[in-house]
Amino acid sequence: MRDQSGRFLSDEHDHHHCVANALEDAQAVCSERGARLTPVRRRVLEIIWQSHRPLGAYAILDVLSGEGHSPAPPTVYRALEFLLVHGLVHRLSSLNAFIGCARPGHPGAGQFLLCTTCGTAAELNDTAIERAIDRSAAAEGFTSHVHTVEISGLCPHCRDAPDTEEQ
Amino acid sequence: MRDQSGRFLSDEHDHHHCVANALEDAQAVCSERGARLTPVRRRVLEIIWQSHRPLGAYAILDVLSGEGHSPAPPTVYRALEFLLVHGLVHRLSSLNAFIGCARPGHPGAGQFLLCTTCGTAAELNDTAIERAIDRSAAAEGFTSHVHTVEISGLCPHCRDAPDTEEQ
DNA sequence: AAACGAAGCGCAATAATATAACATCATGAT
DNA sequence: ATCATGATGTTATATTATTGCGCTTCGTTT
Repeated sequence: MRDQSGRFLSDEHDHHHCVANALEDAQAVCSERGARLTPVRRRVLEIIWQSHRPLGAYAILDVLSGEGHSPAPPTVYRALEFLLVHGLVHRLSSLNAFIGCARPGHPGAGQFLLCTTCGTAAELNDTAIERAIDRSAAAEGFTSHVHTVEISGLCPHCRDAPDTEEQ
Repeated sequence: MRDQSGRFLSDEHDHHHCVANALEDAQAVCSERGARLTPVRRRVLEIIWQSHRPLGAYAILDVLSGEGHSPAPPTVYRALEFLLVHGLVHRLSSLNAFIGCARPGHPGAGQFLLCTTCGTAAELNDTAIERAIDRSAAAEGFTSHVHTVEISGLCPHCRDAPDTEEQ
């Protein structure tokens, strides 16, 4: 099993722990900034972290719908925008999906390894990639702001067990 | 002015020339592979190359609609899929838009510089970026297949003339 | 405490992007 | 000429995302 931050985890207990940590970190980031981590926003973030894979907005909506609320799409998209702006989640544009940010509140968008077999995603923050991109952009006279780096392929688990679709 | 391949062009004449070249290249690639560059596919590719910016599927549809055909979305999406498969166009997932491929038929997806001010896109094929990504993925035990690298920022022209929205 | 302004959310409608399913037509091989 | 295949037309629908409006909540000011 692999969590969203690119490290390996041993079991579900660790996963719960990591979700709890993410929520604490998020709360800390918001407090620092005077941003309000309201119940909806918090719950959306939690749903995202509880998933082992990137989640689409409507998948999040489905989870919420099973909880009495049944909010409309704008509610989820607004929560997601808040979380994006404050660096608490990433949007994977090649999947139209969202994933928890491994380094809440830190600058830089990171790079993502997306397994096409099991659907899991791992976040990297590789300065060599960043530098190569910035150098190349600068050589073209281009001032780069946002990097979208999404790498599709096979994660170690699926490479070794090609017939398995679940991790 | 800047064309889609990352080089600078001096005027409209050069642009027409470059569109014509792209169509010739596409025809050559298709002939080699026994693929059929039908009128719709050819026209869609031409529309994409005629634009100085990435075009959405429905923008292409609008152009076609002004020409007597008025095809439905699947026609355009099927043409685009053909062009993608044969390496004649790229899809920019951060924009949901399509752009002509600077190196028709060559492997590799390239990297894209997307100007947020004027909307133009330039394609790079920088082996240093590719290598940095492959190295980093391999270090995680990940087998990379497709790289999506899209860099948003300011092109040289817009950086020097911040108030202009058109190139 | 009352009034105010801003931010957050509920809700309805709709926009924008993309695909499924099936019918028809064109092409090239035999 | 026939046939199999691939390409396109057509209708409908799925999926993703946003707009606009009004009500509520929260924190601040008076």
